[in-house]
Order: sequence, then structure tokens, then C-alpha cells
Amino acid sequence: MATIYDIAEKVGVSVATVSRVINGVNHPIKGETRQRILEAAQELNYRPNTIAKSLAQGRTHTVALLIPSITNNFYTQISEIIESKLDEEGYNIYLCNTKRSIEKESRYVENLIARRVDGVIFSPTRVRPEDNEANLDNITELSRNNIAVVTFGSRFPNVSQIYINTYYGACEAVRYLLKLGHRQIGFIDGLTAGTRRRRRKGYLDTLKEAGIEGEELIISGDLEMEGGYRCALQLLQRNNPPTAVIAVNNLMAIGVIKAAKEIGIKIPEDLSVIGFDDSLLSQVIEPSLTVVKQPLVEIGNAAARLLIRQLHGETEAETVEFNTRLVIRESCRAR
Amino acid sequence: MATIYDIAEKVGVSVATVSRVINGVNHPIKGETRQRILEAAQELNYRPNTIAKSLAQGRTHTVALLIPSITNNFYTQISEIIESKLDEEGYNIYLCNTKRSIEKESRYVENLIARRVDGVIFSPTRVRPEDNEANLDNITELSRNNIAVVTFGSRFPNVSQIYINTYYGACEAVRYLLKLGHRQIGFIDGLTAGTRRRRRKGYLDTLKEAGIEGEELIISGDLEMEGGYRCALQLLQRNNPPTAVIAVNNLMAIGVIKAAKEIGIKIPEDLSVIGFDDSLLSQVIEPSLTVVKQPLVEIGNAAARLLIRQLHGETEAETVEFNTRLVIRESCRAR
DNA sequence: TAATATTAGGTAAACGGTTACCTTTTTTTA
DNA sequence: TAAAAAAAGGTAACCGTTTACCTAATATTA
Repeated sequence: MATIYDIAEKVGVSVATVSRVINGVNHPIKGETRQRILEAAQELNYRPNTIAKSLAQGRTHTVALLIPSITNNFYTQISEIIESKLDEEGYNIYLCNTKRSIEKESRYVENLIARRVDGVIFSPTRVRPEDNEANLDNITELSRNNIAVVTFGSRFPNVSQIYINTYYGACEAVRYLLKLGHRQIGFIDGLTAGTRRRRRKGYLDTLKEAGIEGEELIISGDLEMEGGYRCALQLLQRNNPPTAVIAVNNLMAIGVIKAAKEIGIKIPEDLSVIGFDDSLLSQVIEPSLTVVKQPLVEIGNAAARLLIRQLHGETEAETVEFNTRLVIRESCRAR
Repeated sequence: MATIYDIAEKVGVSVATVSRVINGVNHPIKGETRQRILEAAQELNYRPNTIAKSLAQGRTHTVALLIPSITNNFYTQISEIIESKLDEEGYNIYLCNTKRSIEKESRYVENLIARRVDGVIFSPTRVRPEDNEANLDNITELSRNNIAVVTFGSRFPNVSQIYINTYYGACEAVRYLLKLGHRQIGFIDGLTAGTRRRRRKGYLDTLKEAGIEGEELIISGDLEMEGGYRCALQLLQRNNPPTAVIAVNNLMAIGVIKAAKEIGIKIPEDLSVIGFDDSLLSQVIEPSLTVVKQPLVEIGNAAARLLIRQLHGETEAETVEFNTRLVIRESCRAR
């Protein structure tokens, strides 16, 4: 493959001149020379070697996106937005799928440091509370190696991050159900700390305000449809089953609807259901699903902005906060 | 950041020795020396610089996945499989989202060459027939720069590729509907050449065998739910509306169901619907959708295998062929 | 015990760019 | 018209590895 040396030789100039022309740097070059260099580059089918460039400049113009799942629309939609923003700034992205595995996450971090990415946007996995430590390790490890970091989905000190006020989202969902007259409200959470834990807290706090104990109607699923399905069966076959269920994500809420249908419980007549996140699924299922929606576009844009800010040299961490919005569809009814 | 020079200096050996220890190459090293080097590496928090390594070795251990959409489950599921396969082999992947834009696709190809990826798995976008040329240009451009290429979704000469026999998939769908007694079968395709065009051909051929002209019941959508919805409205409001509709992908089929519901047409009683691909959506919608399913896992595995084969030096192109499978759910009924 | 192999390590070129610092020529300015 | 400035280009060190080729010491073999 042709290099700038080949071009330099062909044209009869030094590589410095070739490099300057190719990169359009601010250094005077005679028009004719420039022309000849560009023509030679064309003829030799020259392609700049980004690897060599990165080595020389110490910047790769690459950032990584570390997300728990690439088959989950919540993350891919955010990713798509982030990608187009960073593309505009001339960055390429590694999309890394951690599959909710702490171990894979750490391996990726190690790898990204070795690859000298300029920045990372990171939605840490936190299946068990103690995972928080591994998350933190990963983040400090990145920072220690001069890699810009932006997180979303969990909260960390001294890190630029997107914070979604999911606590109030959960409160809103519960209040809505209370207003509809529900008193027995089930809650399917996800065995995870961080975001979903705050949702649970919002749920409990709001119930307590209304003088209701919710603890025993909490159950943990695996964040997939199957999990929602199984949890719903357990909840609905209790002696005193809930009249409404909140699931901590979209897929599990769909699982709840499926389970209810199977055992002949009508939604929304006999059971109200609320999910988190939003997707085509929630709109398409019957009845369509009332959800606590997170502002995907805003999250994506903000994450990209925070990262770019750091890549441009800003060192102080910034937190951007968003609120959720309750999107009312057909899956809830007054009792 | 620490380099092998720092380690070499600290231990009092040459960088060659350090490099050998770090990479565990087949070269004898005294146990004690090895120990001291590893300790020094640890203490200095050494991270190998993949960039420098790539430059020296001429291989990046990176492959790119070029797909039309990262929010479409069909592609992300395949991607996930490919990713885990390649991960096992020590490759990292760039997931590139072409958004069905030929222009973006070409930009990516340019960029991937500059980044010297070792290989590319590519599902080319072909919105108009003439895009075929751009697709081919991209593929030859990659090959010309010694980058291994595997394609899926379109057919090219002399390229390792996954071929899904979608023609027979369409035939099967039509035959199924014919057997159910349908004679007026609408077809919503996607303005695209390649795969979807072969589906159309399968549709037409099979109808012709049965002595039916299908041309006028063909209509083109945008591959999104909205497109399916609009096309369905057009088809269903004809004088002589179809009693069955095949949509060339999943999302448009969902759009058809939505449209039918809105104008009071019952599925499957008044209208049978078949989609292509498969996803949770098809299972969750009511009635659940009968689809022509593509073997995602097999496609992903085969794509990875074909690429690895090339990365290991095999130069001859290999084509792997898969058949679709008709998954019968509730959206069709005999007339 | 001399010849040969093996072990252990070092030297330096190469990978393909960038860029600080020079030099020479031409143009501008006072 | 001499001095200063701008234009045009070159030289070579540097980025952090790998690796072919060497050397020296030690172990093995006949």
C-alpha cells in the first residue's frame, strides 16, 4: 500500500510537504506542488494510515460506547443518536456489548485502554450491589489513563454523567395508580442496584406516603420478557393478588401482560400494568402499555455533548439531569 | 503512560526482552528475568499500546460490521452472535450503522481502510438498483486494500457471502396462502434491489404457477411500520382489495395489522398477513404474526466463520446458503 | 575435551505518519 | 535598496512496538 514516502518520491519533495498537503495544515505550499502531490496520491491510490497517525499524534479519534445490550432498543436508540453526533465531530465509535457481565465489562475497559480510545460513554452494569466497586474501578482506570468518561444509568462522584430522575418517574407511576384507586400494587424489579433500585425506592416511598406497605409485593426478574412473565405468575397467584403491577422495564411489562392473558386476567379491567422505557412493543401490544418514558434523544445528545466537551479539554465533571414522562396508554384503569 | 522502555530501564534489560516476556513469544527467557519484568510492568501500571503494535505488525485485530440499522433487531441479533464469535478469536469489532445510506456506507468503507481493519462483514444497502454499483465499488475497494470481506443480504461475484434463499421463502409464503384459498394476495416490498427483489420474484412466480397475475397488488414501502401502515391503507381501500398481504419485513407487517384494525378489518377473519424476519414484536402483536423466518444464529455464526477463515489466510471465496422457515402463528386463516 | 546446541539476551531497523526547527528563496516595507 | 517578513520546502527526531539477526554464556554430546 502506498505511503507518503511513495508520494514524496514520485513528486520529488519531502514527506513533510506531502503530509502538509494531505492534511491541509496551515503552512504555505505552492499551488502547483500541492496539485502534483494530490494527483500522485490519487494515482497511487493512497490511503492515510490512521494507525500511524494515531501513534504520532497520541489521539485515535475513536470513542467507545459501552452498553449492557445491543439488542435492547433503549440502548441502541441512544447509541444511534450518540453515533451521529460524534460522527459530526470526526470520531468513530466502538460499540461494545457488555451483556450485563461485569467480567466482560472489565475486559472491554482493559482493551479500550490498550487501544487508546480518546473517550468512553459508559452505561455500567450493576447486577449486584457489590458490582458498584468494579464499576468504579473501571471508571478510575479509564480516567487514570487520560480517557474521557461519561456515564449514564448509574451515579458516580466526579464523573460527567447523565442522570435520569427515575425515582420521580416511579413515584409518578405509583401516584397515577393510587389516583385510579389501586391499593395493591406489585413491583417487579431487576435484581440490580443503581437506577432500578431508585425506582423501587420511589415506589416504596410513594406507597408509604399513602399509608401502604409495599415490601411484600416486590419481586425480582431478569429484565427479559420471560422474567416478567414468571414474576407476574407468582404475583397473580397469591392469595391476595395485586390489582396493578409496575415493571422496571419494558420487556418485563410485556411479560406481565402475556402472563395475565394466559391465566385469564383481563387488562386493564382486572389488572393495570405500567412499564419503564418505551418502544414499539409498548405501542403495538394490546392493550397498549402505559410507560414511564425516558427522553432518549435528549440523553443521547447530552452524553455526546459531555464527552465532546471533555475531548476539547474541559476537565470539570458536569452532571445533566433529565426527568421521565408518564405516557398514558390503555393498560391502566380505575378500580 | 508507561512503555516497554520504562520497564526495560527499570529492570535493566533491553526492550526486546520486555516485549518477549509481555507477549509470551517462543523465545527462552530466564525465569527470574521474566518475573522481574512482570513485576515492573505491574508496578508501572503498564498497558500495551495496541496502536504501536498494530503499526509494527500490520494487523489491527479489528473487524468492522457494516449494517443498515442498529435499531433493527434483525441486524443486532446477528451482530451479537458475530461479536461473540470474533471475540473468542481475539478480534474487536467496530459496529457501523449505515442507516441505509449509500453515501454513509462509502464514507465508512473509506474510513475502515484508513483504520486498517483486518476484515469487514457487510450487509450492503441497496435502495435503488443502481446502488449495486456503489456496493461493488466498496467491496472491491476493501479487497484491493487486503481487507477480508464477507457479505450477507446481497449477492456478489467472488466474495465470501451468506446467501439466504429468500426466493423460496416468498414462494412458501404464497403457497401457504394459496392453500388457504386466497387468490387476491397483496405484496408490500421495499423499493430495494437484492434480497427483497428476489422475494418479489418468488411471489410473482408462485402466483403465476397458480394462474394468477399479481403485479397490480404490489406496492412499495419504506421498511418501517409507518410505511407498512400507509401501503396497507392503499391496498385495502381498492375496489377489489386483497384478502391476504405479504410484507417484505416484520415492521411493515405490523403496520399492516395496525392499519387493518383501524379501518375495521379483522385479522385473520377478513385479512391474512405474513411478514418476513421475526422478532418479539411478531409474537406479541395480536393476532401473532405468521412470518418467514431467517435463521439468525446460523447466519451470524457462518458470517463469523467465513471471515475468520479468510483472516487465517484462505483466499478462495465461499458461499453459505440458508433456507428460511415459515413460522405459522395466528395471522392467517382459510377463506 | 573439543565441537555443537541451547539458552538468554541485545541491537537496531522497520511500521507510517507528524511536527519542531531549519534553510533558502521571494516578496514586502521603510 | 537594504532589512524584514512571508513563502516554500527540507531534516530528522519521535510515537511504542516487533522482530530479524547477532553475540555470549552455558549445557550437551561424542
